[in-house]
Amino acid sequence: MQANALDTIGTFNAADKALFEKEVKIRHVDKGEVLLREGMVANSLFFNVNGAAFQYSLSPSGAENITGLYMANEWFYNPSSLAAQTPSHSFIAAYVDSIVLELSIQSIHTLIYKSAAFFQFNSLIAQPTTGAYFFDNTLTPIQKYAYILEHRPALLQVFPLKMIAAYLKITPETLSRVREKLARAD
Amino acid sequence: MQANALDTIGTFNAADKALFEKEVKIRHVDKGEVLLREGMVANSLFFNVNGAAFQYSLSPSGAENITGLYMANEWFYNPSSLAAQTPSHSFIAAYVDSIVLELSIQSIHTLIYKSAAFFQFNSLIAQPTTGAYFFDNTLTPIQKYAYILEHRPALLQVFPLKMIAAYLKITPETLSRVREKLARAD
DNA sequence: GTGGCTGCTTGATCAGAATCAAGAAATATT
DNA sequence: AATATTTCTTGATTCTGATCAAGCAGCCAC
Repeated sequence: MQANALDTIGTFNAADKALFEKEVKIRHVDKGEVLLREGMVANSLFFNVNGAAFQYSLSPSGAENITGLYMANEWFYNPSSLAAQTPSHSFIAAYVDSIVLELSIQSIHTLIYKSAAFFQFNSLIAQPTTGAYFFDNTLTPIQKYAYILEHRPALLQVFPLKMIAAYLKITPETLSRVREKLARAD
Repeated sequence: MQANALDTIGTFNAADKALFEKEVKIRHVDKGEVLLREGMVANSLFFNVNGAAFQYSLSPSGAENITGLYMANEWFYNPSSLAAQTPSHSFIAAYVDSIVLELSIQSIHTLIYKSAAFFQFNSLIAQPTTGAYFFDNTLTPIQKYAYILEHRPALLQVFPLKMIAAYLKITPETLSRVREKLARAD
């Protein structure tokens, strides 16, 4: 299962994969378990082997602001906290019981030291996590939902529409109407 | 002038600065000159010594979509093209005659090889360029403009309001009304 | 089962920003 | 200097999505 995680990043040979398996930790996390807490400095990347996880921040009013929804075979982490080593503004938690891989920064440094192939992690760390920044304010609610249907339909099997709506920065009412409209159009 | 560029990234000793000065190229660019063209793979970071630059992409309809405005003493580049070594979707051009420093990826690798201090460039590359991602769709036009007034007022001295509006993803009419409203409030 | 909670839908209203339109001011060109 | 072009402002209208409100369905606990 660890090989999957590497395959999503680039090409690695058998020796690299063996090095990786020695560094990575396999964690069984319970529904609701927190992997990164607001105020902590992110020290690891995570890879979702199976299950589901989500990232969110709390607004002053206490509302959950969802910034990421993660399915199987996706890496997830807080890029800004990790890269700049500053306290996280967000939480990352498992949404259902999950198996995740955890790879610390120290491990990445060790891996890069042992094999140049692991430089490929730089481009992973440099990129915003899955889909999160696709949703700038130029997209309409229909386009946002169409993007989910097109690229990440599995989200709809796992997360309630309420959370999808929060992730897309639209209200549940608007999402409901968008779905009705698209269903009618088919 | 090269030292300024390093100071914005972290702490470097005299030997590091000397190494840096040997790698960096000083370029005099004319108004309108293109530093990165759509379709090319970004190979350099730029630092604006003086002048002004901007980043933009062309939508299918041909409209200019401004994604970055850069002033003196700011680094600018295309993070996604640079990190992933994929073709750029955007252009970077000088807005006025400018002096910029250019630092290639190869130079960064050379510098890192010669001094561990240059690892600090990783966190620069990993971060979205100045202010660009502050404008997610949770901010109102007033908040967006207030952010500019607070953090980057110099933009207003150099770029026409039309471009500021495009950068903020609002119409020029809305920007004009926001300015009128804030001026009245003072 | 009944009651209560949560998630989802549907309707009515409201507000904010885009669009459409015109004119004024500033800048560039000749 | 005169004209042309671009930028900025102001007004009227429209439209999209948020908000407010109510009702329904599914699910859990008791």
